[in-house]
Amino acid sequence: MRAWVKSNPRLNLPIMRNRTLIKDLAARPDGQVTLGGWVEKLRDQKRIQFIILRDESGDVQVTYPRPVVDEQPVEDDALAAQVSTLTSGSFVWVTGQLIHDERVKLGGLEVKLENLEIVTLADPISPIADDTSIDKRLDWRFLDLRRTEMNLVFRIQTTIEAAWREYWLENNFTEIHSPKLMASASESNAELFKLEYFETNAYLAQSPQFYKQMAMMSGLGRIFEIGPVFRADPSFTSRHATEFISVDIEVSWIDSHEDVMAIQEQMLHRALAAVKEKHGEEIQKLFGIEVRVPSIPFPRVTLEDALQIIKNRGHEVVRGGDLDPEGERQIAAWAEETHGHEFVFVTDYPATVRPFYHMRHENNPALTKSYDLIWRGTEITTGAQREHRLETLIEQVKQKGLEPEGLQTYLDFFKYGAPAHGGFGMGLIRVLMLLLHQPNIREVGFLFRGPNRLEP
RNA sequence: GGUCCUGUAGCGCAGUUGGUUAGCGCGCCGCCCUGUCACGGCGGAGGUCGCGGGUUCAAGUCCCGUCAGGAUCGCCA
Repeated sequence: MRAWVKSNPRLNLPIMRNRTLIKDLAARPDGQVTLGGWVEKLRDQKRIQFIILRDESGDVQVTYPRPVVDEQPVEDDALAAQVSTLTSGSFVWVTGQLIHDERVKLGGLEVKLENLEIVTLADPISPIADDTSIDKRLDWRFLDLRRTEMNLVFRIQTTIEAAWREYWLENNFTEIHSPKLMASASESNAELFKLEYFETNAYLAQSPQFYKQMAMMSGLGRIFEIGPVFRADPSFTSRHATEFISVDIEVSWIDSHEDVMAIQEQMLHRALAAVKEKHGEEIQKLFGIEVRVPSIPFPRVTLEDALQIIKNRGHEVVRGGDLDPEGERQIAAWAEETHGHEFVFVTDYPATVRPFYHMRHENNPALTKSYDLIWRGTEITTGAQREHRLETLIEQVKQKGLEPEGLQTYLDFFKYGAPAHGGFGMGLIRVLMLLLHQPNIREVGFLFRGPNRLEP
């Protein structure tokens, strides 16, 4: 750290102008304050003007009683005229006297206007409203995100990621940033984005899978990455995107996928506890939702048992060896009813529906040491122990009908010694969607990317 | 990609068996209003009915195509 920062802690965060956040007004004594924000609403009356001012932290009423002469409001008052020009959305600086006043329904306080600086006026006709459909709101996402609940979404996301990072740091994880440009596929060829790369072609990474395994052979022990992944999947559902943020970990020296699951449930417990403590009241107020902190361990069920349970509940999964969406909802309902739990690990998927790098059970090579984590009926994670023995790995590559030559770079990782390891990838946006009971990932992502959505 | 549904004013919607000048709410603009707080009152502007073709004397309405969106399935995180 540079010496001048150390010797002058005030310089740690550069503050241009003394701006009070609206949420901090309640705790302040009466007196002069300066606020910066945008006009949410103007009530321009003959004798008094009210501005509902909003900033990233909240709303406050700014009041300007027009000056009076002979019991009549002065007609050519400059400040009043300035207020009258304001439109919804305009960004302004406001200086005035903070007054705590029980009459005011909005927080029991108001600011008596003394000075108004209009930074920029907004077009008075907004292209969207709170009840506009999601697709149109995405066109104008920057306006949509001004809503208080949207602001909360990103503070929650920050809290979740911070809780995970705290957990990782406590447990000696190392952060990696794997490349997103690749020469070949990391999962399947089907959903790869191909792009021109000088004289050749490159592909956008569908997953950090190969690189986080490489980190294990690099001796890093425990790693995490929070980064974008890309799927050229023409998928039109409420829970798919072509670009999304994946939360990935990979850990060496595990005994089985159970160790990976134990890490993941601790992470989710930590994150949801932090969210409840920090934002529980606001979430209750703005979303009407009680945040439930999950108990550990999460319920576990093998896929085979899950299929039977689902069948007993009246739904037959016809798909070979995997759960369908209704099956996921059914097993989640079962977990809630029998364990009082929103989460459920489904384990031991058949090798036929898992990628070649998942390790098989020693006593039953038809099944993998893998799991999916389902939260209230939606899959948020796939995890597994990886196959780290080169000969077995090559054998599994061949069984999948793949050419080992095409995976040479990856297979080379295993030639010079490899620890037992495993990990998972978790969709951050799905976690947020499910936490806030939203019907669609588009509601809680900063900007959505889908087959027909590249703007803004 | 399959199936189903939707597309009418800036936004959300209504529009009858096809029929004369396409309505409602919110927003916007103007005037009025002694503290509003979902402020209120009066007045006003605003429409290529997604696009193209067809049937018909006549299409927002029926048919075909197309584009866009939503739900769902497939696939996944």
